[in-house]
Formats: sequence, structure tokens, C-alpha cells
Amino acid sequence: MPRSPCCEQAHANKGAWTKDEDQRLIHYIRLHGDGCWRSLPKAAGLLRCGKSCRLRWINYLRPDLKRGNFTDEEDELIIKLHSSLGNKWSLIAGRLPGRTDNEIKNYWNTHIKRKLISRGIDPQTHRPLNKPAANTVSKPSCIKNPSPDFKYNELTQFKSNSDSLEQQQQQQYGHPSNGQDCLNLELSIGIRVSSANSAESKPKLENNNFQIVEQAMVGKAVCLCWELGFRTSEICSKCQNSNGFYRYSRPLDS
DNA sequence: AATTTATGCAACCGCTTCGAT
DNA sequence: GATCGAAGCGGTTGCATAAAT
Repeated sequence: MPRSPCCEQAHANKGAWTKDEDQRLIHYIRLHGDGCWRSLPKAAGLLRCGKSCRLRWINYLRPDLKRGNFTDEEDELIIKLHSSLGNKWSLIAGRLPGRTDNEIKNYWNTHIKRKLISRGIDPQTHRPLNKPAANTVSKPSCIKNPSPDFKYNELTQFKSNSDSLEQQQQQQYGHPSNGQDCLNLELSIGIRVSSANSAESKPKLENNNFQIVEQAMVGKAVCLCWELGFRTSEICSKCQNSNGFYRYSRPLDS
């Protein structure tokens, strides 16, 4: 079923706002406050949909907006926040008083992206442009759900601990890549396995539930993997029989 | 001076999330 | 727990203006 239009008014105005519309919206919100955007246009005598009114107020008419150019400090803060939050513009805007998510998003796309590229930094990954993400090392198994504050440089820290790509591949796959079997788009669902005595790596839960569950699971890990890559043997070498589950591995040429 | 291209920003669209029932 | 409507969010578009040809 097609989605119903967002506006209750079939002939609502679109496009740029006029001064008169702005004044009506400001006047109404001064008297009654914002909120209940769906009914606001009619009450304020505007031929606009509620969404449009909300956007106009939040992004342009709000009295606490800071107009004008972004400062260098704001630039750096946006870059820093983006590196840990990604394209969560509303969260980033929440840390910059007087700036809106739309304004920051536009500023990012028009200025900061270019600024980072000119510094040799990929604006999406915040990594150096000459180091493609494909060469990165998988996250350690303990990092299953990074917090919003998890930063890319925590990953690069792991990478920098190894001397070479070959060593990383040796560690990760048990053999260095020969350049022909390096395609590996792997999705794994598993239960964390750790040695029972690695106490310092365990989260400190007040009721010890985690430790109880974990100790029960040691040696009984389940791994449901689907791996797209170049096969080197008939059965997945990583989990063919280590956990009681075998994966069906159909020959590629069948 | 006229035309084309690039840029910046306001506004829109459609999807997701959240809260009420 | 399911459903629905409203609000919020992020990606995208369209237009005005500036810069280049």
C-alpha cells in the first residue's frame, strides 16, 4: 500500500518560505510554544505541512541559533565527534550549542570533507587515504559491540602492533596471503570464548551472571559462519570440527 | 556580456524510532 | 505484544548565487 502523504493539507505550500510565513510561525510559537507540529500549521494559519514548519523553526527561526561561520574550534570538534559518532548529525549538533544537525551536515559535506581530503584523510573512515580499509585487521573478538566512543585509532593500534601485513595475515589466517586468496568477506555469529583464568579481561558484573554463563560456555562455543572467499580446502579450516558443528561446503564448480 | 559550471544551503522525502493505546 | 500516529533523523534534491570560460 502506498504511503500516505505526510501533510494533511493536500495543497500545502512547498519551497522557500516567505517573510510573512516566517512571521506567522514565529508569532504562533512565541504565543503557544512549539510541539504538536501536525496541528500547528492550521492553528497558525499556515498552508504548510507540520514537518515543514518544524524544519523551518529548528533550522532557521529558532532564536538560540548561532548564525555565521564555523570557527576552527568548531571544525575540529565536528571532526573529532564525527570520528567517533559517524553521520549522527543530531548527536553531533547536540554538542555544538546554537548549531543544527542540518547546518552541520551541510558544512561537513561542503567544507570539512574537502579539508580532510586535502590533509590526506578519508572523511568517512578518518584513516589516511593511501591506506585502504581492506587491509585492516579484524577487530579482536572481545570488541563485539563498540560503544559510540570507540575510535578508529583503537583499531589502528592493533594494526600497528604487527610489523607487516604478512605477519598480520599469518596471525589471522594461519598463513600469509599469496595475493590470490585474499578475498574474505566473512560474517560470523558466535559466542565469546576465552580462557577461564583470564580474569582481568572480564567485565565486572555485580551479580557475576556473565562469569557463570561464560564458564558454562567454555569449550562449547557455537560458530555459525558464512564465508565468501577462495577456498583452500574442502571444509572450513577455522571451525570444521572445533565446536561440534560442521558447515556444508559445496564445491565451487558444482 | 553571455553562457556554463561549481558551490552552498534550505527544504523535501522517506524511513526509523518512540510513545500512546 | 501489536498497532498506529507523530516526531525525529539522515540522505538527497533543487535553487540561488558565485566563479570560470
